[in-house]
Amino acid sequence: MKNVLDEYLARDLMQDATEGVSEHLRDAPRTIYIGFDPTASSLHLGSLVPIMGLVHAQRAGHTPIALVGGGTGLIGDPSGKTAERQLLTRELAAQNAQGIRAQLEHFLDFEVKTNPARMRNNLDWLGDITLVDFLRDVGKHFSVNQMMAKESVKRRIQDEESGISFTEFSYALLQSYDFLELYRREGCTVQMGGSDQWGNITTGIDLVRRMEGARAFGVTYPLVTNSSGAKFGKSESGNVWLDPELTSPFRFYQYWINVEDADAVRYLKFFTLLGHDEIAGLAEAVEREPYRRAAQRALAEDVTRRLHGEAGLAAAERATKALFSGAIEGLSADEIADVFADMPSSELPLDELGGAGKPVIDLLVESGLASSRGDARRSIDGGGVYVNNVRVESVDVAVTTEHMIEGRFLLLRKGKKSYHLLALLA
RNA sequence: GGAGGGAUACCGAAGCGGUUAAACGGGGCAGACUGUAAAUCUGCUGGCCUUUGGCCUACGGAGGUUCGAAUCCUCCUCCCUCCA
Repeated sequence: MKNVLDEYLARDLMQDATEGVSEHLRDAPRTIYIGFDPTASSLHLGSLVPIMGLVHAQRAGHTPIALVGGGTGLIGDPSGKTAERQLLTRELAAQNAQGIRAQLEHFLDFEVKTNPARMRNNLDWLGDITLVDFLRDVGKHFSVNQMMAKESVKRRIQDEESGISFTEFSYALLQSYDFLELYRREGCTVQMGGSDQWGNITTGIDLVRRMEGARAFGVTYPLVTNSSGAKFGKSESGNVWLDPELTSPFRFYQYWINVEDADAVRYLKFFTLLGHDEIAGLAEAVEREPYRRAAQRALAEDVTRRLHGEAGLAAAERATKALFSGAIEGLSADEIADVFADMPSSELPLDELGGAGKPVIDLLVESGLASSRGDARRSIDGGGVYVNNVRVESVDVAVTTEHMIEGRFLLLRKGKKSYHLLALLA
């Protein structure tokens, strides 16, 4: 069978791996798990690397398990955190787990006969175990001395200010126990995760060995950053989420289209299933004719399609085309309504446009495109404000019903990318 | 416990009695260039207004001196360094 590790290596998706993983994964179909934290109702782009890790594993014939930390989410992982985490309620964690499952279904095949993806919630075992049993059976195998030596714990212990609670300190035990349970219940022998999970993963491997005398393995992915060192997955408007309610397909698509040249090829390897030749071709295209943005387009198209489907992709592309390459003048009000379904918008009572109309300044402030009237003035003075894609020349300009597209819409724009659609309320 | 140093706008950092809504750098926003990229250049970057001007709020907090204070004095809070 195809060795999934080779795929990871070719895509720069591997940071670290324990001894013998390569043989282990090459010799037979295995069961592999990755944990997802249900701290939010949706996963965001940061989770895309692990997700793709599972996707490649499944394609190589292994069985992927997505473990939602309904139980551990109640505790909070101290790895990479500088302060104590907010605890989730049971209900919230369960609800979030539900949302996450729906998103994973876009990437993993839960239906195939041979190696369907599985979804597990560690609340199923963590929820029932008693404290005494846990301390006796599991806790016994952990050395506090070793736990305190872990980087993530050490940092928090040295920080007099924040410190670390016993709850978070115990996190590694729970995650290790997850691995043990998955080994017992599902025959899972490999845990993967972000590079910050390395410590937790190796601890789990130890536990499986001690309690079951079995050999388990771990693989970690690199932390994705962009070329300017900033964290990946953040746009001007905050986190990019996988949930279309939180980040519309249009915004999602735009995030990828706007990726810097320097990152585009790396991201193609990380986040698409495009073949190596194809990616090499796109890399060359970036070199030769960067203005075509071929890599960015391929990236945006592939990722958006996988997550939001053909319809989502089509909508995103339509809106993109209308906004960036074309003139909205040619569009009918219906088309505009459709294209801008994703855009920030608000309603405007008809009578506000009576008489001399309504000053553009007011519209900018009310729509949130400007933070204050002074800000709105400055933007107009600087030539950065447009009504229906026509630059506003003076701060005195007022909008009347004359400006409305088919009497229904008004398109406000600030700069290149900030739009706001005003729908007229009769 | 003792001796000093500091706290300024989103961040860093000047200013040390008046022309200071506060130099400079970063960040942010916009414009030009371009490819919805990067780099570069330019403008803007407390609020409101009837905008070559006016008013209000603002240099850790509270008082005071002064015609006038971020700038001087007193007390308080918090940070840092050194000595015990």
